[in-house]
Parts: sequence; C-alpha cells; structure tokens
Amino acid sequence: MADNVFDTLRERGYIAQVTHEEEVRELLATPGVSFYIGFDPTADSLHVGHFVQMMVMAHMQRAGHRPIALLGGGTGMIGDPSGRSDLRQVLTPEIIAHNIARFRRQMQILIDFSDGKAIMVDNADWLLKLNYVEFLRDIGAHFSVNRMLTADCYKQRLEHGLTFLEFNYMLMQSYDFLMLYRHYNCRMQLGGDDQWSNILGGVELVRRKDQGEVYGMTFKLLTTSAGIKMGKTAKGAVWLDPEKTPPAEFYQYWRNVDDADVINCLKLLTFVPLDEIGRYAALKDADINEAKKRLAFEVTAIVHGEEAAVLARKQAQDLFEGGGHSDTLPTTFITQSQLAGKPLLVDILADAGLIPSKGEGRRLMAQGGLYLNGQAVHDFARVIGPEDFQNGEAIVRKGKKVHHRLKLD
RNA sequence: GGGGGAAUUCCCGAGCGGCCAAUGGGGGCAGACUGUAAAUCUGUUGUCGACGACUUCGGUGGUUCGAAUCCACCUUCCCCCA
Repeated sequence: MADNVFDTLRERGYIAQVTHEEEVRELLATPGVSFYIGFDPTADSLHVGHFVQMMVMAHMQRAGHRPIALLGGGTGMIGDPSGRSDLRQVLTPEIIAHNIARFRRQMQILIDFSDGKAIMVDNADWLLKLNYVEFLRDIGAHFSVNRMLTADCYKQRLEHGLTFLEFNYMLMQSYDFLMLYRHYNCRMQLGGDDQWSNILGGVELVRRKDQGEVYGMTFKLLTTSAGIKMGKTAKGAVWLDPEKTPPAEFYQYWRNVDDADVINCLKLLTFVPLDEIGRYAALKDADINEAKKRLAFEVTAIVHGEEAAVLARKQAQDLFEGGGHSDTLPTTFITQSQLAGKPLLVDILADAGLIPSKGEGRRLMAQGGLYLNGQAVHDFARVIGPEDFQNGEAIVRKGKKVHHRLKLD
C-alpha cells in the first residue's frame, strides 16, 4: 500500500503530466492540501469522463486532502474551446443553474462534503461581477497572446476559426485558480489532460500575481487502447444519471469493454486493489470475462449503489447465461383490447420503442434478427395474439443482446 | 469595407437539369464466426398500407413538362485583400 497518494495515483495510471513532480509528491505527503478540479455544466448530468476526475478526488480525499469541486457557472457561459472543433453552444443561465444542481447531487456519490471535508464552489460568484477594464489590466496583462497561440488547444482552432469569446476561456480558468488560492488556500489544480494549457495558465498567474507556489497535474483521458475516447455510445455519452443511462445499460457498457481495456478501467474506475487487478491481468481469452464482470459490478456499485449493481448483474446472468428469468427485463404492457385488434407485431414493437421505425422492423425480420419467444420471425405481417403469451408474457429479442418483455395488462 | 468559395441523408463526402432516396467511406443495425470481446466476412442503413407512394439535398420565392442540380433574395460558415 502506497503511503503517498501521488504514488497511488501514479501506480494506478491516472497521471499524465505534472508541473513539478518532486514538489507535488512532497506536498501531498502531508494531509490537508486543498486542490481543485473544474466541471463545466454543459449537460444535465455528469458522464464517465467526469467520473475519472471524481475517482481522483476520492483518492485524494481518502488520503486526507481537501477537494474543491469548482462548478463552472461562469465559465459555462463562455465554453471551453479545448478539444472542440466547433463553437460550443452558449448556455442560458437557467440551464446552467439546473445543471449545477444535478452535478452537485451526483458528485456526492463519491465525495464526502460533510464538515467541510470537501467543498463545492461556483465560479459565477466571482466571474460574473468582474469589471472588464479592471480585469484586462489586472489579469489580461499577464498573458502573452503569442504564447497562447502556440498552445495546442488553440492551434487547432486557428484553422477553423476561434472567437474572442472562447479565446478568453483560459484567462477565466486561470483567474479561478487565483481566487481559490487566495480564498481557500488551494494549492493544486487537477484535470483531464486536455486541460493542461489552461492549468498552466493558472499556475503561472498565481505565481506572477501572488508569488504563490501552486501546482498542476493532469490525468489521462479515458480512452480505449485504440485511442478513442471511452464513454460514447451510438446513443451518446454514458451518463451517471440513472434516468439518462439506466443502471442495466451502464453495467452492460462496462461488461462489454474491449479485452485490452479492462485492466486500465479497473485501475481508473474502481477501488479494487492493485494486486487483485494484477491477478485479473493474468487471465487469458474467455476468462477475461471474469475481469469484465468485476469491472462492471464495481463501477455500477459506486455510481448506482450496491443494490442496483447486484440487480444489473443478475439481469445480465438471466439474459446471457441461461436462467431465463424475465422479471428483470424492460417491459411494455399490452392491454386485452389492443390484442383484440389483431395488431401487427411490428406495430407493437414500434410503439414499445424497441425498433425506431417499421421499416427497421421489416429489415430486421428479413435478416432474421427478430425473435418472438425464441423463434425467429420472418413474416412482416405477423400478427400477435393471445396464443403468443405464456403466463401473460411474451419475450421479444432483437439481435443477440436486446431483450424485451411484453406483458398482458 | 472589397473580392472569392461553400452549405447534401447520423458524420465525412460525391453528384452540377431527367437514368437521384441520391456513388463511396465512416458509423449504426442484423447475419456468420466467437467469449455478451476484438478482428474478419456478408447483408442492410429516409418514411409508409412497399414490384408502388410520400417527404428529403441551409431558408424563401422563381425559371422549367421536370430541379439537390439553373436564377433572385436571405441566413450561416470558410478563404484572400484592406
């Protein structure tokens, strides 16, 4: 067991870049260090990218340090151009306020905010009341446009166009660090590796304004071994909000990660001890599924709670490892009167949202990808009737993985 | 401020008066093979009462028997000059 969080973070593979490695390690050896990570409220839920950041905060907090979660109520109105090829949509104050409220709740699943063990601040509190000219003279004077233009995040954007609005993002974020340093004695800023330039800006600003010794550290972005950002599905991001990504779906996402990514995910997204992870790393071929199950369970348990994780695991077993219990399946209720009208199976499925259109259903059937009670359905004109229900339910399957239950009401 | 170019289906990107629901690639979905993985191969990918019909090619009007393709205006974006 590493005594210094810095070593823990490094061993688990979080760290990408550090401004001053030796100093940071030394600083973190003594508990009580305040550090911050910023979250821009661009959506109404956090997603798995944020989750990695939260994991780091949790590790730091367990080591006795004090996390400051900075919500970007102010910066959210600007939009960070880093890693974006186009202008971010400008958010209204109402939406931002709503999003911040959601973030606050989700953050608590991992971070203990009681008794000031961690705090949450909103940079709208100081950014919104800034005076333009004052800010330019006070802060803007310390930034060299020449240097900013060489920063990677801006360089890319120069080809497509960068507005002055976005160009100022770095100053805002740097100013945040200065404020937190002054008011909360915040010594470090952490963030995703795409935040490196912005973080450096803050570190330098604090030094120039207050001769303060502060540090920056970034984490590897959660990517697949192929370098693709993780946490994206066809439907969009994998959210932490159970309303947006149901626990079962969340579980399945991790259950299905690429072989090459499991170990990395176990290290970054769970608290499973490293020596245990080492044993998973030794698994080969089909046995790797054990590691995936553990991963899926652990992450789901952290995000949605132990109970939801157990349920999701059971659901997965029922579906894929025989069993055949249907009571955990997503369900659509069918009324007797609906059935009396001799509805087409496709119509019912389209209503249930299992297929986006009847054309899609037609295709699915033509290719043998649609099953009713285990039997492939090829006839588009297939009518569903009482005889298809056993014990009041019929099981529909789309492809190999999507199961759905129709239940008589 | 002046000049030039562009906007196409989920994304990129062809098409430049009828043969266009629109080549190709990516992605998605399904099938085969598997380990609920990856890779590979095959099919499919606007909607519907489906050998037909309907709605799509930034917006609005127009020319034409007929427009994604031509004209006008508008909107947005990019490039060059100042």
